[in-house]
Amino acid sequence: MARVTLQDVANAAGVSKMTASRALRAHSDASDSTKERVTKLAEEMGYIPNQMASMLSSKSSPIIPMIVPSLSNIVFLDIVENAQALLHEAGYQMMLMNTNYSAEKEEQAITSLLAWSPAALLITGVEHTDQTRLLLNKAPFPVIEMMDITDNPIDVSVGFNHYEAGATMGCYLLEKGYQNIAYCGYQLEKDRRAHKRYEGFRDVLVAQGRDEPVVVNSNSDYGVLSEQDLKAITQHESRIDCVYFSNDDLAVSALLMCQRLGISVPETLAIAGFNDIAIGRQTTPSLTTTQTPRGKIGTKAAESAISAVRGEVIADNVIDLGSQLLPRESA
Amino acid sequence: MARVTLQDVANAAGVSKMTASRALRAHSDASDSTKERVTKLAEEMGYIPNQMASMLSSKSSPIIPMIVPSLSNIVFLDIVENAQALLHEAGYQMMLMNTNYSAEKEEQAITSLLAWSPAALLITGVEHTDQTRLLLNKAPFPVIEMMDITDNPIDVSVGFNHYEAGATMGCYLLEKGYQNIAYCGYQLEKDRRAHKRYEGFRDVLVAQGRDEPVVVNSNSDYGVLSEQDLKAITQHESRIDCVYFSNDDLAVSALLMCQRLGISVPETLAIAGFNDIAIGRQTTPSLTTTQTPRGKIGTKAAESAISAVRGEVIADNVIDLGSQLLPRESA
DNA sequence: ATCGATTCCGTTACCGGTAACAATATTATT
DNA sequence: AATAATATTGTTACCGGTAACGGAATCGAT
Repeated sequence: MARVTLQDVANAAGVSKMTASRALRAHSDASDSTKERVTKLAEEMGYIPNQMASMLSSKSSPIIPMIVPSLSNIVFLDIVENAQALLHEAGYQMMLMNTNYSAEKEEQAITSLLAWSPAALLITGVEHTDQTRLLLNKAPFPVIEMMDITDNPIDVSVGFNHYEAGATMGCYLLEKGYQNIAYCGYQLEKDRRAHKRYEGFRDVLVAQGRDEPVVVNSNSDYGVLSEQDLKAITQHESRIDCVYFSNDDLAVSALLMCQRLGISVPETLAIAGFNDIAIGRQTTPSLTTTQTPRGKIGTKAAESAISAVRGEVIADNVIDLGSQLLPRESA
Repeated sequence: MARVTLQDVANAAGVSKMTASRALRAHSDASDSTKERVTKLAEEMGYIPNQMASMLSSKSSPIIPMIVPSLSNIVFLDIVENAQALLHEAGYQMMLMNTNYSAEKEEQAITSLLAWSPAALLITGVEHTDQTRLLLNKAPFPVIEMMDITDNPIDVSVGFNHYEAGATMGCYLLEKGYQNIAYCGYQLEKDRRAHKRYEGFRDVLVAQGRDEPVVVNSNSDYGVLSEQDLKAITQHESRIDCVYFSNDDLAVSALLMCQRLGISVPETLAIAGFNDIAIGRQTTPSLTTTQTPRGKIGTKAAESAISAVRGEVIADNVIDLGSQLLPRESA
């Protein structure tokens, strides 16, 4: 039982293939009566258009891939979810690709992606290998860079300033009077944005005459601090009294571990995180962190992509959605 | 600057389009020398095959969509991540669709999906609308149902028995001596699997002569319990001394809220969850929960899909990966 | 009634690959 | 050397839609 094709529907309706095509796409030329008749018939016959044929012929596809560095991280989920909803509504189909924070995989993803003639591309971050940048610059579709911002986006970048976010937290923690603030993250060598936050943070400390902060790079699974990591902090010779974590998952994990080990937070060790995930609001003490506009990034990115595909002029190609320090109890 | 096509490469190599096609696909016929020459040229010329043309012509696509009911939930992430990795490695492209626990959206997703001639389909759950079931049964590709199991899968189901998981937890909590155990979930009317767990749980209680448990359906955002919800539990006339939550996010949220409100867990109120998310191991008290094989479900589902696509005979079309009660401190 | 503008529909050609079969080159066999 | 068998390449047709253009029908205005 071969699939019902457009020709079948056209035959049944007594019109040409082309007319049927126009009718189904609600094309302007095609009388209302024909539209109605063909549409009804198509439904009755169980006609399912063939995307491949359509794409091949029209030389355009409704595919918008999204490249994220991680899926373990709720942060990206929020972006995915919000972007997905909008894209789908506008008739686009998202294709999710995961790079695991590997530049090489990013390049691979983009290469394989080109075969799909995507309508646009949503990609995380603004730093790419030269080869990747080359590919993207000459790509025949709009490229939206998410999460971070840069003065020199490929097409559009939607995010916020990580250096600034790190610096703001640095100022806050200094102001609170902590003497020796460490930075702790996960895959810091790969996560460029976490590194930028570190830089902002560090520069503020150094500007105030402090030493460069101790950096602890957690090597456990994503989002879980190992006891070893915590020990590295609490037993550090420089007597650390505050830790700025590169994300809330780690921070919450640290907070809970301190609780269990009887280390009082923030008295003995103050803790600050980044992202403002839901659970951080519920811990005791609640988590001092930076709220990031990730849901909005997803939405804005999708909107930008859609309007760029439609050829609308992009007024602003650097969309800074800002971030906000949320002082709470843990620091 | 039009895209380089297969014909261009063929011309450059002095062979026919067909030979070039064969060479690039590492087809058995095509001499080694030709393969090498064509491949090299293709690379030099920046040839990118056109998926649409390829799919249209070969009447097959490397697309494997995955339908999940939610993306806010880490649980599905684990599945997505694991499945994604495997599928990608095998040369397939995952397309993620989110139904927000709506049967209607599921149906829509499937309909729109058919236009892509997918190679296989990974779908969450074993319950579908009649229309959906009809579509899937006559679909010309293998359908893998995930998370839950059923005696009567469309093609293959990979998951575990939720009724049993609920019952097991019920037994455990009874054994621990709790007198009045409530059930608390999120979107219980839509989440069939959470409901099945409830049924297993309830049946055990009732079989032991208890009343049907109090059910609290949280109406806050996913994963966060509202104070109202907790009040509904603690101030319930029937003096609830234990709550079985439909997932760990809620359970952890409840646990932290209790901590803040000075309600001692498990003495005053015992708490049990479901899924075994990382944070539940770190709270004090640590969370009693049920470990679910979600990563493995993703892997197995992908494996099943791949082998089914390859036409391999499926030995077992109901893959029960089980679940395991993890007694910890909170109950 | 005539004419131009509009509306609607059909014809033709193609998108860029691949399947199926035919043809040719190469090698092995007697 | 002749022939069969095998390896390699080419030819043709087609996948199922859509763009572009042209023609016929309808309509209002002069």
